[in-house]
Amino acid sequence: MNENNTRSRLKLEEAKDKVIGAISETMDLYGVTPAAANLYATMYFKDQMTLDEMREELGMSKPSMSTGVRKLQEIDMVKKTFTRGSRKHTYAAEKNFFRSFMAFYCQMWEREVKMNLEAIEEAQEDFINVIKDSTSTPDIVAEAKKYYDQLQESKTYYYWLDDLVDSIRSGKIFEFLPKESKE
Amino acid sequence: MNENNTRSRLKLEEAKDKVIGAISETMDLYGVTPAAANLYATMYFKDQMTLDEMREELGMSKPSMSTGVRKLQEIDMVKKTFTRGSRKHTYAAEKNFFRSFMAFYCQMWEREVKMNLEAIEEAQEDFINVIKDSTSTPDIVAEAKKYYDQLQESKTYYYWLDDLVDSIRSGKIFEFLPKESKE
DNA sequence: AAGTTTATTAAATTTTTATTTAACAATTTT
DNA sequence: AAAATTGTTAAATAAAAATTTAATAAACTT
Repeated sequence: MNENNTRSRLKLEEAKDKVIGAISETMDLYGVTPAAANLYATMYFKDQMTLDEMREELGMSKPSMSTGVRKLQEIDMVKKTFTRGSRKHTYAAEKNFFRSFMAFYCQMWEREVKMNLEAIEEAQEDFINVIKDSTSTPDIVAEAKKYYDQLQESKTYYYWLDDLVDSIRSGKIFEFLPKESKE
Repeated sequence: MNENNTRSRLKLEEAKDKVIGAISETMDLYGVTPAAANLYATMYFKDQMTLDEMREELGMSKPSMSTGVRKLQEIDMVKKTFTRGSRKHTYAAEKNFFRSFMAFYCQMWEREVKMNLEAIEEAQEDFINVIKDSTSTPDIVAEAKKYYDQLQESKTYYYWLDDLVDSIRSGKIFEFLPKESKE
């Protein structure tokens, strides 16, 4: 490898690092640790990696890679791959951002809808009981009604969010917003 | 206030707390601190609050409320309100979740699109230079081409995300996904 | 303008979270 | 089956973040 090769190689690595840095930085917002974010961004430019390769590339410990990979698997941004002939596990980054988007947000929103709707349903029942309770004073009844209505109104949002998840999961959203439009 | 009032009042507060707990818990995922999440959820059941009322209600320090409120204002989930006759500042929670959703995700996605597209454009230029560089070895050129194409492919996603933001900001998305559909 | 109330900033502390080292368990090859 | 390699769990350490106390600045009232 001559001196010029080295220069080109350096330029190449530098270019990759720009993208790795940007992905890494924006992934912080996705609730993953800096190590996991960095790991994903690094894997984005590799076909597949073993835990040892990750450790070497990032200069971090193996358990850190292990937990990072697991977290990334949980949000479907990394998949385990099968490589015959090697006893080391191999992993590959999901490189299709549409799929990452889908997996991450659908999972997150479904959790939000489920948790909040459950709490809302329970609370609304409680409010009804307070309203029906003949010993409740008028001002308490009025308050209960107010909150009941406020929650009822909010349910519209959660139903909508649930519809959004469905349309993303089914791919229907791309009929409305095509993948190719601007250039 | 008699004993029965107290019972109804307790039921009422209990019901509110169920919702406050759920909102609070799911908001952790939105990158706000537990204190800020709790604060928002508490404010959700109030018309408006002063910093001192917040401190009293949550049993936390005033600077904690101050920073919490500011963080919530940044993501448009709390607005400052004007209350004549009071020298204390008053704040109100955004109770329309559609608006919160819009403000939060659009802001987040726009930042992601901007940062990553900038890095990608720069990196692609670098890859082109490596490809055009006559001193680059064939395998380095091949690598540069591969990465260039991978990034080009990913731009489709960022353009789409940008379109999604536009359709949310403009309200066009509600033509495709109406606010009222299920019951 | 001085005094009082309120909000914010700064520094310090506490708490939480991430990461590492070390031990263990599981798997595979010989 | 034994030895060796790999991956994961547990405990300990290190780093980061949230929260509080204390101090400062700003705004309003008298």
